[in-house]
Amino acid sequence: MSGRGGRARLAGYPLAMAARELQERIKKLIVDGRLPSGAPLPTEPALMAHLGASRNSVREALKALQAMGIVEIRHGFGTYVGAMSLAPMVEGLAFRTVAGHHRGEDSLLQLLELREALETGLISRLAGKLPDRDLDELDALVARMERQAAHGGDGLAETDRAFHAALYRGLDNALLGEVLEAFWEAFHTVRTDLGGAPQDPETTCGQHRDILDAVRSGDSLQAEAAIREHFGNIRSRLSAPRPRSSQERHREQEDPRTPRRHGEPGPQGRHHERV
Amino acid sequence: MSGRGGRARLAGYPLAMAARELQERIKKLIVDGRLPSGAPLPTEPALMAHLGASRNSVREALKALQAMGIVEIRHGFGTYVGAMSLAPMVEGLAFRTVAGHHRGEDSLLQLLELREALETGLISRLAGKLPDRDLDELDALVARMERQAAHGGDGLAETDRAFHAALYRGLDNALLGEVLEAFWEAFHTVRTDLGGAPQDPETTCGQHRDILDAVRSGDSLQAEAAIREHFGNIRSRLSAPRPRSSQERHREQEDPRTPRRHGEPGPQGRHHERV
DNA sequence: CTAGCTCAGTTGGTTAGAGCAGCTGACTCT
DNA sequence: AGAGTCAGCTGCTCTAACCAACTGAGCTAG
Repeated sequence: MSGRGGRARLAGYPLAMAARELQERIKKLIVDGRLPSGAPLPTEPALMAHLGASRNSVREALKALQAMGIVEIRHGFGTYVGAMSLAPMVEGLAFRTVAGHHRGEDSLLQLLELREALETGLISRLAGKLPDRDLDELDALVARMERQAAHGGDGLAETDRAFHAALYRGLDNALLGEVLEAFWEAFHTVRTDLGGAPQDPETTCGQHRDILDAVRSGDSLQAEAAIREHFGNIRSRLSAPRPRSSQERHREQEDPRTPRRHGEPGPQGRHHERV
Repeated sequence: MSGRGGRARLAGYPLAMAARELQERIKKLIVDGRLPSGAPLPTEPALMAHLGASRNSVREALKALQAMGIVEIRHGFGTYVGAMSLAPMVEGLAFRTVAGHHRGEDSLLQLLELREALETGLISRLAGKLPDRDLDELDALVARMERQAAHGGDGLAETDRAFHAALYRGLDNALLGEVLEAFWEAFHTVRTDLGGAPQDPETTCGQHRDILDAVRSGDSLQAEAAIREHFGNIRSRLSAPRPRSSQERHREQEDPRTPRRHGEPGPQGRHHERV
């Protein structure tokens, strides 16, 4: 008589306490309490009592919230309000892009175009409006980049990211900066995972300097052109080493929106199950 | 002697089988199998056998993947590769914005600025390049919008969203379209949740028509101006009913990165726990 | 013979209790 | 006083049962 699965509850709650609802209630806890990032959440037993759900359900809800970055869990320490960074978005985007790429889509190129659209749209409103302090920082970053390029290219990617991050800091919009960095990171992650050809360090350095010069001079058209040139460079290196022809996409479809049930494997069905 | 917690495993696997690793392995299953959206995944028992983990752990991993949109779970039916839509991003972004707003940040305004930056950056490359078919569709949408505005405004938001979606369809980049829609939805969700003043239907319709006219005429500068005007309108309605001054942000910090442990409540600690 | 219903069997959802593992702070021994 | 130990929190994993949603085969009524 161990796990009997009965429902001794506080009465008054619907018995079908969907997991979805648990998530919402925990989120409500955070919003209503105006809890800032890092604030402690109730322990699992406390949440069980408060939400009237079992340990397992509470944990599944927390796991989902953790995956969304809303909650942070530390083993042996406690549960806390998450940093709400866009890291989960990066992960989701990266996976989506990798999966799409492996299925023959040009998902990585689309991601690059997304970045290009955003940055070209933003650079014009920066031209000539950056304080000297930021310009000096960008100068230093380009210098470091050139130094790293000469010495084998170690840490070049990190400097590249720092450059783009510093560039758009002047917009005074934290969300904007985070989204840009998220897209950068997703792109970078996927490209390295896929073993794509890295950029030519020298060319890249030059383009970064061009961007900086244009922004400093205040010529917004030239700045936009410089950004576009930079992305064009990356794009060319991206589309070059692609073996599969672009016509061979969209295979293995077979009415994907009405999937068959388990136990009735389709053409490609359940061939993992046993492995 | 019911739950003994022993570890009868296939031997060869590390015993510390972190939940994180389970997620990675399931993701690998999808990528390596080149499974398209909607393809069936192994059942929970099958995953238990394949991954050598308990039902509970498998389910927690699946829950996390579900939260990221990588996996779709249907009660009584099976588990499938998710649509990889950006819906989870919408949810995360919306929550982040709501939470920020309740803490006194201008997060909603930042979200609006993000949309504005993206759309202004994109509209110029659309001007004069949309096929007649798309222009006709946009015409129809504006007409419907005007009709809805006259009849109380039911369904106006949906038409608004359709307009923006149709506008950027010509870019031939599915990701871009989805991101734009995701931002639109996050913004709309938060604004309605927060009970912000809705826009004036008449003005909004006029602005949409201005945008369409500018795009049709091919005048990219005018198109950009029209978009900016549109967002300016929304922005003004947003910042109007805000009681708190913008200087009073960044309170209640108190070193949020080294949170105290449970049982030692800080200034605002664990006041949910008992409720 | 067909339309509809019922029921067995599949799938995921939830609960329960026990033991495992990481971390901290107080207590104890040197 | 300093260092090691241990009790006690915390979250993590496992097992085992039952609950609920859904499908499809088979039966029944028309």
